[in-house]
Amino acid sequence: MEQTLTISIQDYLKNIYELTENGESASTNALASKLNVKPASVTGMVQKLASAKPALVEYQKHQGVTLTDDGKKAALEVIRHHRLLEAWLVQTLGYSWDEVHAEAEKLEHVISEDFERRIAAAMGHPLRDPHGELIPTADLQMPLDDSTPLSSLRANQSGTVQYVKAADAELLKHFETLGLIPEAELEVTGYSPFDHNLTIKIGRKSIVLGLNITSKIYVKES
Amino acid sequence: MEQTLTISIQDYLKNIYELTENGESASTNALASKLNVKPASVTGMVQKLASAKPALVEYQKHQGVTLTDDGKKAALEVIRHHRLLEAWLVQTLGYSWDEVHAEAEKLEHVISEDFERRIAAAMGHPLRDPHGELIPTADLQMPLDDSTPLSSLRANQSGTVQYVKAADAELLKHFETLGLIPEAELEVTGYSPFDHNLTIKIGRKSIVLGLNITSKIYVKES
DNA sequence: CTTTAAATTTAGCCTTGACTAAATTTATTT
DNA sequence: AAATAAATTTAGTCAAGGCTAAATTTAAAG
Ligand SMILES: [Mn+2]
Ligand SMILES: [Mn+2]
Ligand SMILES: [Mn+2]
Ligand SMILES: [Mn+2]
Repeated sequence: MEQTLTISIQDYLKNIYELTENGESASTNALASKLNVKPASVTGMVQKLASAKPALVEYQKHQGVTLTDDGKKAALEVIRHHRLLEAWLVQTLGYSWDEVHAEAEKLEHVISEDFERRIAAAMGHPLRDPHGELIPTADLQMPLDDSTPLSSLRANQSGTVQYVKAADAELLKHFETLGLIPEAELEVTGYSPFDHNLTIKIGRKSIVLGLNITSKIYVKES
Repeated sequence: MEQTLTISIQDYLKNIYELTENGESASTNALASKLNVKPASVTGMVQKLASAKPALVEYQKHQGVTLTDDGKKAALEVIRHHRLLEAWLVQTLGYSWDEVHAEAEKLEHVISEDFERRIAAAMGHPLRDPHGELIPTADLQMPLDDSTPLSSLRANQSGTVQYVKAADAELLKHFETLGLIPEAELEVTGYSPFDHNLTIKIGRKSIVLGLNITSKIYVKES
């Protein structure tokens, strides 16, 4: 039942999961650019995943893909590996949060379930990875996310950073120098409707952030 | 220069290294059975490795293969990864020496050089893996091995176990129950020339071991 | 020196998962 | 509604790295 999926398939499923978290289906083009692969290749793979038994995705020509329950399970397994590994690399080998992603990206596909259990136990079953992202549980449920993008807050609203959604090392370093890390408290003091810039107060500083940033910072309003 | 070799190629090189440590060349059949692949597949791959630039193996039809300097470098890189990983898994995650091999076999191909450095440093640059096998140095030299197989000792010779050459979990567990682990001291008290059995005293026990075992235990005579 | 056996190589085929170029479908504009 | 643009799919290739079956080479025996 749990035959081992190829690394490519694992990556497709993980990326489909991420693109469909919002409820929409994942388009061929979006998947292609996320996977660094040509759209034609995506069509081919997606057709295969749809006709696999059991099917891993739901697919209608020109309508994009979504995950079946089996596909979602497989995706969450990879995501759990990835996030546990990130946490573990930071906690035991002193990686910084901008260095872990690439390493976890490769390890996620080859560790055993035993390895997964051991690092989870060694860290006391952490709930979040170094970026604050929720780690799927051992029985492959994604915990409820009670945060919203910072970009959805307006003047006088304040909150606590829950997680940052970014893999790029440079961007993560930038977030860090701004103090935009999990647990950070911030308050929105201004909003510019034309460019969607937000002015926020964080620590003793006041900074202006564009949508490119605010859409990647997830906060819990307080 | 250091293009990334495929996992298959890394495994071929590692296994060729192991088969040629004794100075002889590795035969197609031996390589095939070690890699769990058919002889025809080995021929194909070996031809490719020989005509790669730079060549990774030296190969003459029907004469078996040996590693070139480049091939040996690549093999030692994989072996260093493997053995450091085994040590790391035992020291930090509580794996037993019979569980580490399979995990290291997969991880060895995907960890970065940075990861390698970090675990080596975290362990204080260990010289041997959990089985006592020597770990190639960071600059990819294999340290000198001053041990001989237990099978080459005779009555009244004694020594200290340096390492055991085995990957099979059952065999390793058996070695452990016999006390045949690195650092163990033993003395040969008898030799049976017909079946090559050795009688050895280890701890307070006296046991008789067949060639299948004594050829896999490497000791330093004392 | 032949014959037989064992080892190795060759030839042809298969699966994965990419790619390019061409065809098609859907969406957007005029 | 027609034309253009954007997105997607189809068709045909390719490289890796396996496999089987057949051919060949080397080694062993009589
Ligand atoms: Mn990946
Ligand atoms: Mn993360
Ligand atoms: Mn391997
Ligand atoms: Mn070992």
